[in-house]
Amino acid sequence: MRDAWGALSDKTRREIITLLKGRPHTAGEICDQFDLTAATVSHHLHVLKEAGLVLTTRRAQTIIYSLNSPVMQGMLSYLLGVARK
Amino acid sequence: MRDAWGALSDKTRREIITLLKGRPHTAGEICDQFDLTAATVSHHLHVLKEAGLVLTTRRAQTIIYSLNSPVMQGMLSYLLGVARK
DNA sequence: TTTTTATTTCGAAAAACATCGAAATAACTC
DNA sequence: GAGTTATTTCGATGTTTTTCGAAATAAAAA
Repeated sequence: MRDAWGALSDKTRREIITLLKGRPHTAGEICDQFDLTAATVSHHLHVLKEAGLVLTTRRAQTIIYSLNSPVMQGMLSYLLGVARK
Repeated sequence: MRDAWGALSDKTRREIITLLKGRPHTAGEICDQFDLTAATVSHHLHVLKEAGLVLTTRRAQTIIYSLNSPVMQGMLSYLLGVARK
C-alpha cells in the first residue's frame, strides 16, 4: 500500500491532483486530459484514492473525483520542517 | 534521472533528510542509523544527490553530506498551491 | 609501499510499478 | 430484458527500484 509520497512521486498523478484543484472531475474527464488508456488512468486514480488524496462520489454511471487536501498536511509539515533555512 | 519527488518517495531517504536537518553527517554516520548495507545507503545518498537535495564535501577519506534545501521549494510550492483549502 | 579506513561502483536478484487490451461491473435507456 | 455508457478489474509485459555481496577507488597511516 502506497503512502501519499509514493502517490505523488508520479508525474501523471500530480497532474491529476492539479486538475482537481480547479474543480471536481469525473473519471472520464480526467481521462481526456491524458494520452493514456482508461485502464491506466483508473489505476492512477485508485492509487491517489488509497493514499487518501482524493475522494469519490457516484453520480449515476459516472464517478466524480475531488481533492482531499488534509492528507497533504503531513507532507507539507515535513517539507516545512526540513526545508526551513 | 529521478526528480525530487521520486527521491522523497522512499522512506529511508526521507529519514536521511531528517537526519541531515540536524547537522551534516558523514556517509558512515548515516549508515549507522539504518539496518542496511553501506552499498544500499550509498545508493540512497546518490539518489538524493542527483535530485539536488543534498550536497557533499570531502574531508580526507570521509565524505560529508549536508542538506540543500532550495530544491525543496518546488515541492513546497506545489503542495501549498494544491493543499490550500 | 603495504595496509587500513571510508566510501562508491558493479552486477545480479527480487519486488514494485506503469501500462495496455480485454473482460467485468454498474447504472441508465429503449 | 437487450443494448449503451462510464468506469474498474484482470492478466500480462516491460521497466524501474531496492537491496545485497563483492570488487574497486581514494586517502591516510604504518
